[in-house]
Amino acid sequence: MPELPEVEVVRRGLERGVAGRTVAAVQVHHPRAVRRHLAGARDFEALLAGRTVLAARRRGKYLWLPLDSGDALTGHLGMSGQLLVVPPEKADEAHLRIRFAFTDGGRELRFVDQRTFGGLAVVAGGADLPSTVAHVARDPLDPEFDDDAFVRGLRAKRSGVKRALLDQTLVSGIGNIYADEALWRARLHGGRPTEGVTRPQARALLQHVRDVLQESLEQGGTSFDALYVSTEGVSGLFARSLNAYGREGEPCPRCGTALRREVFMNRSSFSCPRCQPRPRHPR
DNA sequence: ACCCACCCCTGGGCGC
DNA sequence: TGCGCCCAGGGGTGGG
Repeated sequence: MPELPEVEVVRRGLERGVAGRTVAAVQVHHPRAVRRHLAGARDFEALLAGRTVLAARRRGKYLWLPLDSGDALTGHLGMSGQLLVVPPEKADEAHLRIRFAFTDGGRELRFVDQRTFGGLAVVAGGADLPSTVAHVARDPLDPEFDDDAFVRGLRAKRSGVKRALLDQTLVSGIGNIYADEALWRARLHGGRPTEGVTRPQARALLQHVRDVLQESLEQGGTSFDALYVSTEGVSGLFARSLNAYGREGEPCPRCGTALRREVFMNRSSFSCPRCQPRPRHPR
């Protein structure tokens, strides 16, 4: 569920709520939540007890907390993961997977995840850039993101534009919502072959991606329901600013044509039939 | 070296 | 009411 803006909201919450604090004890309530921690739940718990969280970092949709041990607690929220910072006396959430208590006795960190596509792991020596995150490209809000490399990389692909936007090794942080929103802004159909996208079109698309991610972040991200919330349990407001995503049959805000829904990569894509004509040979 | 289909889960909404 | 189906913001993996 969460894409870059939603994950960044969570990162900021972790920076405020957890950085500088020392873990007292960790309890894994569901093994699937630590399936990427190959040494198992007990090892995960033991590596975190007594460790101090130094910061909260993010690349794309991946989060990590550098620890004073030199390791990193890494995480991905998947489709439904939440990292909540809540008072210890608060009742357990229905899908509580991992609980972190701190030595100061203050608010706990809880990993809650209905669908269990998300998960956490401790990565050895990963404080700077965990090995499990290294395969992911920088995201468009990273100051070191290379725009020229993106344009080259996009045009070098033999794929469709939307597939390329969703491919986290070219540019990270974009999911189904923001891909559709950026394509709508760029007036490009997601099935457009990448090799046919001109350099100016690629540059403009990247700028639209950046704009929509930034605007959403300023609104606290997109929330359709209570599944996506900040560490404080607050929903974002950007859903009201979406132009295309989820708006099948509603008028295009630009030209008034009814927006369409297409199934693409086994998921929904929303676009304007007039502003974003389907290419002859979609990819 | 790519690229893509498939798989992993739970729960809400809908039609019958 | 209840059942079965479809759908949902994700990525890793293994095959072609």
